[in-house]
Amino acid sequence: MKQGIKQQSILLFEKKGFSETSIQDIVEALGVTKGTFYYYFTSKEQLLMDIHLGYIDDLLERQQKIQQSQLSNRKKLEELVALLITDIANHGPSGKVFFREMRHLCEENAVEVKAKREKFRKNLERIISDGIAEHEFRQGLEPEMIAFAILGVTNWSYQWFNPTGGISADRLAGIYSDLILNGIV
Amino acid sequence: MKQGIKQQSILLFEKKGFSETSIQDIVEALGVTKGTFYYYFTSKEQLLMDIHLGYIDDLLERQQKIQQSQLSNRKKLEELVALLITDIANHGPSGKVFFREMRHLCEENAVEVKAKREKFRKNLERIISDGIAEHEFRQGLEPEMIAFAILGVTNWSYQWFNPTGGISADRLAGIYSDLILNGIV
DNA sequence: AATTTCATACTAACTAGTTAGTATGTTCAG
DNA sequence: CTGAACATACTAACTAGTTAGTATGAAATT
Repeated sequence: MKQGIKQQSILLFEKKGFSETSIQDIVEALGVTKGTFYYYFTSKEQLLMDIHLGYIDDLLERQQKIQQSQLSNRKKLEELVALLITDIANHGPSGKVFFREMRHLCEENAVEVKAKREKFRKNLERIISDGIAEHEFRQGLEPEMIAFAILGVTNWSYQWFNPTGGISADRLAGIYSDLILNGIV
Repeated sequence: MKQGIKQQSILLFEKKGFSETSIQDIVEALGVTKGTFYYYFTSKEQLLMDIHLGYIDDLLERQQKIQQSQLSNRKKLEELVALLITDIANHGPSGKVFFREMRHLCEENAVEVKAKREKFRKNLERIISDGIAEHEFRQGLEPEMIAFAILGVTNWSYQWFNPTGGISADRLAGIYSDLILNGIV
């Protein structure tokens, strides 16, 4: 039942937003009562934290596998872009909640999640700066700004990309990797 | 007073979110009462719509000026990126509200705003496809996907870019234009 | 085998507080 | 003296969270 509440909440939070979804809404969708909710979660915010950690911890773990591989920095970057894009197909609603509802976490939890987000970003930045040092990428780039740009491209996809639509996740990842590596000129 | 309410609302919506900001909060920050608010606005949602239109209409207008110029497509693209990035410095709070709180618009208003957002995106797409046709950009690109990518890079900046921080809006715009045009390899 | 004990997984009813919106009244400039 | 620009006081609906209690089944004891 705990997983059921969590899954249902993700769907409702995605559709209506965190504040606009009452605990009543969640439990009614499952045919249980509020007591059930508070049997498994101590607060609405703890549930949100649970969703956040489930998302970012999984991403960090998969990022680490790429980082520890023996691939070139260029290939690592491509893999990372593919990881982020294909994740939309697999955990789209989770991701949307993650990107939109962080402000509803309490200070303490927000700090923890922010730290993990930054860790992910710094790991990406590392691939860029390593790639520059090893002459896989151009000299003179600003790794931090490039990392932000890449995250912008991929994370923004959550706003519009529909994996069941005209283009597949793999193909989109390819297009994005090509753009980041080669530009449009 | 109407403008004052709007400006104050933007600041509060940015900091706390739309649902978390009560009309009481808004009027108290201005030292007036709820009667004043409902004299100028018929509902909280209408105020949000007002903020949305103020933002997107301004952007569309400035985009049109770029589009109607005699610049090359490459230069138009650079100007557009600069427009979006420098806008953060000038209308940051407005933009954040625009990107985050659209789901609180009623169906009818959401459709109107969405149409204008798409118009902006289609205009950008047009620059890309014109540039390809005129051999300023590479052949074989997917203009729609490139447009989404560019919007991702620029719009994501709202999440992290602090214009008073270590890097200026102009410089960031330059870095982004360079990345989009030339890639990192 | 029968019975007591105890934990799990809930429910129904409640509290205490907040919210958007409204109805009506007041002030004051032209 | 009229209407624009407010203020006051209110309501109906909704909210997160609490509490006391219960059905069920499994384990322990007799």
